[in-house]
Amino acid sequence: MDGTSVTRLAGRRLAPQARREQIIDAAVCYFAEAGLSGTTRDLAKRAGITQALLYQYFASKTELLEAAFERVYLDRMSPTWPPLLVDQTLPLKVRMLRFYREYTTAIFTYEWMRIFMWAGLAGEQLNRRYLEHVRDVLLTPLMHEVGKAAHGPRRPEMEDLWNLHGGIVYLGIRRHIYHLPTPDDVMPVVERAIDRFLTDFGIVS
Amino acid sequence: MDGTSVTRLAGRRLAPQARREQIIDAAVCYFAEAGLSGTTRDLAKRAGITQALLYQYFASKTELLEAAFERVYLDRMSPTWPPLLVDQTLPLKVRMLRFYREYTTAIFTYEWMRIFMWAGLAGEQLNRRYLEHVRDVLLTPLMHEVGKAAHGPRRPEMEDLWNLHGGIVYLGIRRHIYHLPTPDDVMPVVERAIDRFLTDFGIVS
DNA sequence: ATCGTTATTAGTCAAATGATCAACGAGACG
DNA sequence: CGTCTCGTTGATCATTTGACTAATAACGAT
Repeated sequence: MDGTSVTRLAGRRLAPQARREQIIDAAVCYFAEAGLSGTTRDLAKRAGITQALLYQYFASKTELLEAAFERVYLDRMSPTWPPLLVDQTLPLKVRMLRFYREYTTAIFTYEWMRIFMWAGLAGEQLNRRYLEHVRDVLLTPLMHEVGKAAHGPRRPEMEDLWNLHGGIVYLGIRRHIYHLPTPDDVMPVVERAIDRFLTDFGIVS
Repeated sequence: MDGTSVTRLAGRRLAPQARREQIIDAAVCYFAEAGLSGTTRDLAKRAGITQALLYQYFASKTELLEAAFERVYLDRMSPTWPPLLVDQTLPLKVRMLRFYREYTTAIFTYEWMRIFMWAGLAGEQLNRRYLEHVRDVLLTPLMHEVGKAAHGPRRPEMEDLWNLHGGIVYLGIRRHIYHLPTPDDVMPVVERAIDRFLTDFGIVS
């Protein structure tokens, strides 16, 4: 159960910055499992430190949670994705495949999936902002790209993009939240979903 | 905020069965919002009764939660769906459209969506069993129906069905968990998703 | 090795929370 | 109107939980 790193870091006197990092790591792991209403005592126990020490580094549980959020959310949205999606030198399907490979790799983790869902249920505004960002910076440009490449009268609407996106994200939900078996490699499923999507708008792959 | 029925039922002496029903209703509503770690005191306050009264009808908070689960899960899975999906007298698209209209009507509620997700995160086995039921009784037969109707070499796999299903369910997640705007009527989106799905397997609609 | 700094801990407090119980009072019945 | 039944309540207990503080001890500097 205890990671070796935890065992090594526990008890020992540590440089403040290192200790702070260790606490945040443990918090991410713990709150992902127990939810945002998890207790500071259980978190401390898992981190191999005393509960009081948490308050040496964070003024309140809320502040600790925010640090955990930042750790989980940060760098999970690559700045290379928007330019990739509109890169006219690559076929649209290749762009989408490459994007969703990186995207699922980034977010299909136990920690991200569960903390994101806990936070969503708790009404955290961070989630809304994150998804609005996904919509504005990723899905909307992608919709325009699909529209440009489309042969025939039909043009994709925003909801069609959400449908594609949701079908893919649901894989992570099944795996990390419902603990149901899912393919080890999601890309074949994702590729077929993208194929269906593009084919339907008259885009040959 | 307070429903009139709550106001009328509060305080007054009530028949045990009626009171029990009222408590379960309030519990479903409350736990959907606050999560399974919501407090009995807040629940009692919302129900307009005292916290002690809860324990007149339920031996423990766990028992109360189970009653709320039962209320939410029960009758949300219609026995007419399995026969509908294999009804050879109807075109496959009509069956799927009719099924997903009823299915989304049944589960796209604030209470169901959120309690289901809270329970999933909390590790409740009920969710796994529910989704395994969905897989075995709805999606697997549907996969065979699509396979039978498919023209061309490609046959749908289980993951293709999950992808379709997930894309649709994600609408409810966006609406009730992330509180993002969604279409009032989901059926147009659902129909386009089903069209994409069937078209890709060579099934004309 | 000794000292001084400070990371760390044991102990504690107040509020919150699940659970219990004696006492109250609304409603049915004669 | 009087009385009995039982649904309901206020008070209370034991435990949990976020937060605080004084005492301890680990590590670097000399």
